[in-house]
Amino acid sequence: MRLATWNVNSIRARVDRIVDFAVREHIDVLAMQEIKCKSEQFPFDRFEEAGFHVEAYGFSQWNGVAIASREPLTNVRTAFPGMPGFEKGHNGPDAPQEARAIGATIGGVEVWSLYVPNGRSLGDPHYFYKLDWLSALSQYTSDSLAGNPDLALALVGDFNIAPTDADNGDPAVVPGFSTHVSPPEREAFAALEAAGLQDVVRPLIPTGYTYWDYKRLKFPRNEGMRIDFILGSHAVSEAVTGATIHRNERKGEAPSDHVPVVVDLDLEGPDDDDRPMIF
DNA sequence: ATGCCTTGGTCACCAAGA
Repeated sequence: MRLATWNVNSIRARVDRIVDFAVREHIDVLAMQEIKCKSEQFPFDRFEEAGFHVEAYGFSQWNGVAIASREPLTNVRTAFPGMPGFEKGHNGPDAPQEARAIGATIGGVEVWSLYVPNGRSLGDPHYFYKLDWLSALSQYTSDSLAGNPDLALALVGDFNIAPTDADNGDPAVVPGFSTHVSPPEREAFAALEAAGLQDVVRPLIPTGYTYWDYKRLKFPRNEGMRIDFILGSHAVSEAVTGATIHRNERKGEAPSDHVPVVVDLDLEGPDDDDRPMIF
């Protein structure tokens, strides 16, 4: 299985290049974030013509997530248990949930396309919402893996955290003043790893960014950030055979400000047992 | 430590992104 994640920054503004990429790169599962449309506005036809099933979840011009897959998606969910909401500057258990998570089981893998809240600024209600949201995600991860340690679980998407200083190449993002690099955010990312997940791209691609701001020639200057990740449980991480960060997708006409991150998985399954042994 | 881009909605600006 070739699994990809991409914050597309509006699916309708660039559906051509996204479908072209998925076909050209033989993507089996494409998790998308920031589709920026309602579910019913998603260009399903374009993906279906190219041989994909799609589940999309959005209800305004903000946020929105989707998964396109060559194989059918089962057990589709539009929030993980305990996922907090946010509304008009306050968070809490009473606030409505946003369209930031969609999960499905595909080829034996539980895949979640996640758009972690931005945080806006240190101390903003949105910042505490971000930390609460990540805490609930860690809890869901540890609960799931406690129930089934062999579960193939992949949390992929835009985590809006640069886990190390080397992941922040943007001088406008200043430790002590900016979100994405604060200790509590980095601790929230570490908590996901402590819950049983591994960044499966990092061992193969130790450095490099996945996002460059549109403003001020950030891409030509290579002042980007690594904030998009593929986190996998043990069953996923041991199946990884390759990874690519498609930096070229930041070039050309009307790019997203993020690029796709891709892993190849050689998963154990019933098909393997049925396959004849040939030497 | 921000104005700069880019998108979408609503009606010439504004919110939001990170």
